[in-house]
Amino acid sequence: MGIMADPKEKLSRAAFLAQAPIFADLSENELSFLVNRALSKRYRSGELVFAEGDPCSGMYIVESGFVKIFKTSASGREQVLAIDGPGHSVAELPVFDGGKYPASGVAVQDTVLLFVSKQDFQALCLEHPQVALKVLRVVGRRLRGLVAIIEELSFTTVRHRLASLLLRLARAGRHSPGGVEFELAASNQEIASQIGTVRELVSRNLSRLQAAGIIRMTGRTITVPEIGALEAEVEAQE
Amino acid sequence: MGIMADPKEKLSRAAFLAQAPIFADLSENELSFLVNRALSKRYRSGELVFAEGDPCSGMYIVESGFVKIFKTSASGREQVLAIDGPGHSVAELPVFDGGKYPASGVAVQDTVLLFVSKQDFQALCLEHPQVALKVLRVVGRRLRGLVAIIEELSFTTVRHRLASLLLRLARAGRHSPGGVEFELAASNQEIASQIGTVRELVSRNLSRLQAAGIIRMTGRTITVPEIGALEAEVEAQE
DNA sequence: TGTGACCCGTGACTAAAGTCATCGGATTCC
DNA sequence: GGAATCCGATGACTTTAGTCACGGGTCACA
Repeated sequence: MGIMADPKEKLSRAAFLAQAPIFADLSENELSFLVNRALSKRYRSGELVFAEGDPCSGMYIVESGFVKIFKTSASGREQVLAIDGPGHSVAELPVFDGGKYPASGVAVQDTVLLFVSKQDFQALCLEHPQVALKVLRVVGRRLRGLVAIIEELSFTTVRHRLASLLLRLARAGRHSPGGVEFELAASNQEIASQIGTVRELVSRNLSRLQAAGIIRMTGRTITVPEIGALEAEVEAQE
Repeated sequence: MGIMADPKEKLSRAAFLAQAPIFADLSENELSFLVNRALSKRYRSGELVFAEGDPCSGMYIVESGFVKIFKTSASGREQVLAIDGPGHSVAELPVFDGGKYPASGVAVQDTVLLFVSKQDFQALCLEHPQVALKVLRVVGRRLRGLVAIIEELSFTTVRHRLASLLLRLARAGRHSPGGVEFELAASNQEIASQIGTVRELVSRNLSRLQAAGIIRMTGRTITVPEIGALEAEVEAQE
């Protein structure tokens, strides 16, 4: 997806925006208002999009790729807050309360983002109140996500959180003779920062789950012979 | 604050709403639109306002008293997400995304809440886009609060979280010959659910902080001889 | 004045989380 | 073909968190 000719690019972008949850069912000219102002920006895998504490200049919409939102501790530990893919908006909130970014954002793959400035976005919301309601809906989901993280951190063990992550991955996995199967795309380090722990504990708990017969690992391929067993593991006192 | 005569009550309520962050600088008739539709409801201390999982019928604004928003685990542990006082809105978000309440709300003292139904509030936002932006600003603060909780849970120890809570209380405390002084209004149980642990650990860590000379306890009165020491304790690797 | 209902504090213990160090396999880059 | 690098696994250990059981204080109410 290189740099395309202008008119063609605009057309495809309008079509893209039209299906982003935050801009769904905007009219033609509302969309073109946006397209004319949005800046497309490419990021390489691992590149920082914004850093915690930066003043917030606008919001982003993921066109392709993924953005990981995370906090870093003084000792270097990371805690992932969200990973947003195509169609999702990123950093909608700091746009409105005028504060700094509360966390950092980094591209997880090669990623293309549309940037909408604070001013343009606020203007859009004022002119089209429907957009503001959409934003609120999207933000609602984000808030639920954060509450879910708090719940897991406060109430459950590393093992439980890992099982829960595996279950989510398994549900998106492929069926095979031995059961449901999927690749662990992320490193243990990465997984650790998603579930709020350190890489060693991810490794150990993967082994424990394997020893318990709940999963099987061959390299980075995980097989879940019986989803029911994994579900039970997750369900067990949470 | 009993049940007042209608006109007088409406007047004072309009004045009250006018200074709530979420409704600041609405016009006269926008306010009266609200006042005519808002329902005032009283809750005794400890009374449930809404429960996690309930379908969301509207939002609340705290007129007096406090509402605690919290999650409960299967094993009975609680995790406090927020405590909202006069002027604050409660449950703004589920109004927009149509989902259930993600957590429960309970009155912490005798409390008066104004209830605004989902329909009325959405209508207000559509007619007065400024209100929607205000809501977004308020929601932004809420999000920052949740992120801060995640950060503390993921990166810090019980001792640190307790020290951090004490520091916040101390800053609102009174000066006295022996240093800054304040009452621990909440029980250890209550404190535990605010910082994500159990009552025994609160008790033990209070003792530890006292042993370290950072605080002094006489009954439920805490004296901080030197705020600097408490700040240092909080600052120490977070 | 007894008797619950709470709440605090603590000792003794178990379990979970985290740290440190080490080994080995895989990949990449001269 | 090394050398460097990255990543995973794991043993040994320390620290922190959490559980259980109990004793003792306060308060309110019969």
